[in-house]
Amino acid sequence: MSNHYSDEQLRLAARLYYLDGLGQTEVARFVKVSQAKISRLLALARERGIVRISVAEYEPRHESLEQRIRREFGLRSVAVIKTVEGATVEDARRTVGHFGAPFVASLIQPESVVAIAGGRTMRELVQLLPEDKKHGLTVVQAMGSIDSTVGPVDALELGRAMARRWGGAFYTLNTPAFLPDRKTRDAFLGLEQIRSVWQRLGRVNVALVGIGTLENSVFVERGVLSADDLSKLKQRGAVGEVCGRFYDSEGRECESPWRDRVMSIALEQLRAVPQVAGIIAGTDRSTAIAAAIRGGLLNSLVIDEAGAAALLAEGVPPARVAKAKGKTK
Amino acid sequence: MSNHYSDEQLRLAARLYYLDGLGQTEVARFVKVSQAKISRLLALARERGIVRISVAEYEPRHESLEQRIRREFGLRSVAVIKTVEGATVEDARRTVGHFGAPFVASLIQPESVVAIAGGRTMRELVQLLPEDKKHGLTVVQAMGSIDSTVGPVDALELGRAMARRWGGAFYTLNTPAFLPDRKTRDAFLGLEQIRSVWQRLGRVNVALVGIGTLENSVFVERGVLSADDLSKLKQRGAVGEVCGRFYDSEGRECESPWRDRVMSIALEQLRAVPQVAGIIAGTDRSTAIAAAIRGGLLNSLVIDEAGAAALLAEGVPPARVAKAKGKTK
DNA sequence: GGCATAGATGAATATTTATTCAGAATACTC
DNA sequence: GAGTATTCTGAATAAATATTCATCTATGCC
Repeated sequence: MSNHYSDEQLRLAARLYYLDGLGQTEVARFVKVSQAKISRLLALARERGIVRISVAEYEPRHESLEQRIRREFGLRSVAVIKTVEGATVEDARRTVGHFGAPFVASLIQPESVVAIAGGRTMRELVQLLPEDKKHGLTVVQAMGSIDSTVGPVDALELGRAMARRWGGAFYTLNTPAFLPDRKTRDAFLGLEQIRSVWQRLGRVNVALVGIGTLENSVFVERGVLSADDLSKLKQRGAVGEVCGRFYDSEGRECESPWRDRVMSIALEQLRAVPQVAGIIAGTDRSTAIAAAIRGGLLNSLVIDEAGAAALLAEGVPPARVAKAKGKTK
Repeated sequence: MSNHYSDEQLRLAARLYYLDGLGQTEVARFVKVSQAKISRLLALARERGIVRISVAEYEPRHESLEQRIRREFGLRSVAVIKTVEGATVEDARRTVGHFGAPFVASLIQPESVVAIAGGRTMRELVQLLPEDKKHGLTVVQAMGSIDSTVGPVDALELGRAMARRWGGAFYTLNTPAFLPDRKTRDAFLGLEQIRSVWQRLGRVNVALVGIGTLENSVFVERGVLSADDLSKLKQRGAVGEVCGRFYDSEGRECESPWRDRVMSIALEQLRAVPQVAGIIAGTDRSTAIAAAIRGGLLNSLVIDEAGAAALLAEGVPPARVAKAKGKTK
């Protein structure tokens, strides 16, 4: 970055532009340089703090909803992100990502070991994580790759991005998320390289996960789970999914052949993680979220306003509340 | 001005734009309105003070030069306006106008009676006078119109502009600046309407004038003064001009037929004005300025840096300094 | 000195922002 | 409740700003 320009010159240009309301072309005539240079001078002036722009605080989070959810569901911490009138799920994802990022960043201390899953909201969020380095950070991929085309919403990609942004080490599972059968899965797990990463998932401080539903499954969408598989899972009581693992209304993993084909953090591992944050957008997941909380799979939540309202409307049977509370306290 | 938008919405848009660095189009997608509306929202947010832009102080005046000139020439107040490297006279005029305006405004109290002359630098300055109303202000045209085409640099136009800006009354002389002969001039002065305004010039608190030279005369340029007239004036010792009146190196009005044909504030009237500020740009007027000061025609100065330096280089004979000082103290 | 390297610069241009305009929505009057 | 005026809105467009690119300039380095 240049250091050739005098502060005097910068102050003059900045004053004429920001205070006196001249256009850059006028300022350029005034200072006898090109408009292009004025544009650069002004950028530098902002950078150097010669120009300060302050904006009245905007509170992106809905604190009263947060408090209600935290209490009623006995969660550790909750961020409810305000959304604008008439927002689509798409919009909600972007908003949750944007304003959820600082919150998530605050959950992660230096020296943390972070497990990260994939998902569209997660992607928006990871993109916007603040830049400051976290010393001694470790990022572990919480789930294999869904298919061979690694998309920008896969855990692999997001973990890499997070590690790069915060200057940490990234451990990749290097395996598909779903294997043909249990035997193959175990063979993979037998590989030193893969097992060591998987075991690392048992020593994680913070996990960032999404919550899936049966109705709107990314696995069906991407063709790794058939409609038939899905209906079988439903029969076994599945109401939600986290990291490719389906659970029932109590948050217990459903028995099914599917269960043994998944390569991702186990639900018991997840329960042992002190900080598990669900990064969620949309109103169609309330049942799945509530069940995950009940099962101790989740103790923090980042969610959009509408999703939060839906979750509260869903409600929790009083008995369960006590249980969940016991779990997290 | 509209009042329909919520502060919440404004803060959100402002934050996304100014703090988070999104473009207006991106903010528009976020907030689900058109980019046009974001542009309007942001303008409103700035207006309402939701967005505050502050710029490190730029000091447009050259204080050490000001002090030296004030002392050496015994002036009441001086503003030396900094100019950029390689500025033309044109540039200097604009700069003096821009940064001289607040200084000149500060010279003028409510209830003032201000006499104003024409000139290009004066024009730049008047354009940029701050907007606040001055109670009970009176503006008087200090000099008739140079020719029948009233240009934007004529006293008539500038006086009108000043009065409008500050909400004061404007008195126009309603006469040409130069009449064919003394008799005609006296006939004009005999008219009640004109005489009353001219007499008002004797009760002025503040006068704003330019200083002309013989070499670079706007009157020759506009064809009301012939080269012949000019050389006659030179023979009589003329070194400068103020409001169409030529004076010698002691600031005394030169005897010549020309003298009796001018319709403008008289030099005696000018000497009686407590605050006479010369609004000047350029380096070619030092002799004329120094003479005017010597003759008590000027006791304040607004000038560009180069002009100020030239004036100091010109110097003042010590004896004269004492005289000038006596005059203004 | 010659040569290389790293800015710095402004013209041209791409991109972004502000304004205009015409239609839609809302409030206001009778 | 119809008519009228006012405000609000986004699409199109005008205007302003940022970026690219080729050229120039200064400075180090042998």
